[in-house]
Amino acid sequence: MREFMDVTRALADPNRVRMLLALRRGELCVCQITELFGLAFSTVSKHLSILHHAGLIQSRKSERWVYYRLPGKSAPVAVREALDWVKKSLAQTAEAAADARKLNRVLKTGLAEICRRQCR
Amino acid sequence: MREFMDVTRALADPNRVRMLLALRRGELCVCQITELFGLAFSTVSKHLSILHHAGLIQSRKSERWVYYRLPGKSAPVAVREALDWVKKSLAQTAEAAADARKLNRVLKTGLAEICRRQCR
DNA sequence: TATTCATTTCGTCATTTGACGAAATAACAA
DNA sequence: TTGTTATTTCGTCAAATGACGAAATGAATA
Repeated sequence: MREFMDVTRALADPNRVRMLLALRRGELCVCQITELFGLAFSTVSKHLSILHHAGLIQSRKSERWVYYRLPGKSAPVAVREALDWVKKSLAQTAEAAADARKLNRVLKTGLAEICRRQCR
Repeated sequence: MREFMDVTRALADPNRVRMLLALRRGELCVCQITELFGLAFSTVSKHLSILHHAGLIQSRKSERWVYYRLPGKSAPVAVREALDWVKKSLAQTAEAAADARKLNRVLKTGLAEICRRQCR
C-alpha cells in the first residue's frame, strides 16, 4: 500500500507525468529536462527524485551528467502497469505532441550548450 | 490530459483508494462508508465527490440514501484500466483485508441503525 | 405544509505540496 | 590542490489539500 501510494502521488502532478512521457524517447539528463519544461533546476531535480523514489524512473551518472530513464522489464509489475496506463492514456494528447516537438529541438542542441545557456 | 490528472489526483489519497477497494463488494451508501472509515460525514462526502468527478465511481439515490458504486463496462477505458490497476496492486494487502473484515461487520448492521449510531 | 434526516456545501484550520534561489555536494579539469 | 560545473539539498513562500463542525439542501414522511 505504501509503495502504491508513492506511485499514485508521483503521478498526481502534471509536470511529473509529462516527464515520464518525454522519457519514452530515451534517457535524458536533468539539464535537458529543465530546458524542455522551463522550470528551475531545483524543481526538476525534486520532481525526478519523487519519480525515482516511486520506482517510475531509474538514473545513471556519466561524466558531468545524471541521466534518467524509464525502467526496463526489471521493474515491478505495478510500476510497469502504471507506466503503460500513462502512455496509453496520454500518448495521443496535444500536450504530449507539443512536448515531443520541443524535445526534438532540445535534442538537436548539444548538452554543453544547453547547460551554458542556463547561466551557471 | 485534464481528465487523466483528475484520475491520478483522485488516486493520490489513501482513504479514497480504500473506498474504491471497499466498493468492489458492491454499492455502499455514504453512512456505511463513514462507519467503515471512522471519518466525518463531510470528509467522506468530499472524497466521494472527488472520485465521482474523476469518473471512478457512480451514484444512485434511493429512499433516504445515496449509494456509490464502481462503474460498469460503460466507463472509459482509462478509468477501467485505472481501477483494474488499483485492484490488482492492492487486493492482497493487509489494509484491504482489514477493511474487508470491518466491512463485513458494517454490512451486518442495518442502514437505519448505522445512521442512528452516528447521532444526527 | 412542516418536519425529519441523509447528504452536501461552506468556512476554517493545520499540513502538504510545488515553486524558487541560495548554499552544499560531488565529480571532473586545470 | 583549486576551481568548474551539473546536480541535489535546504529554507522559504504561496497555493492546494484533507480534516472537522456548522449550516444549507433536498427528498421523503408525518
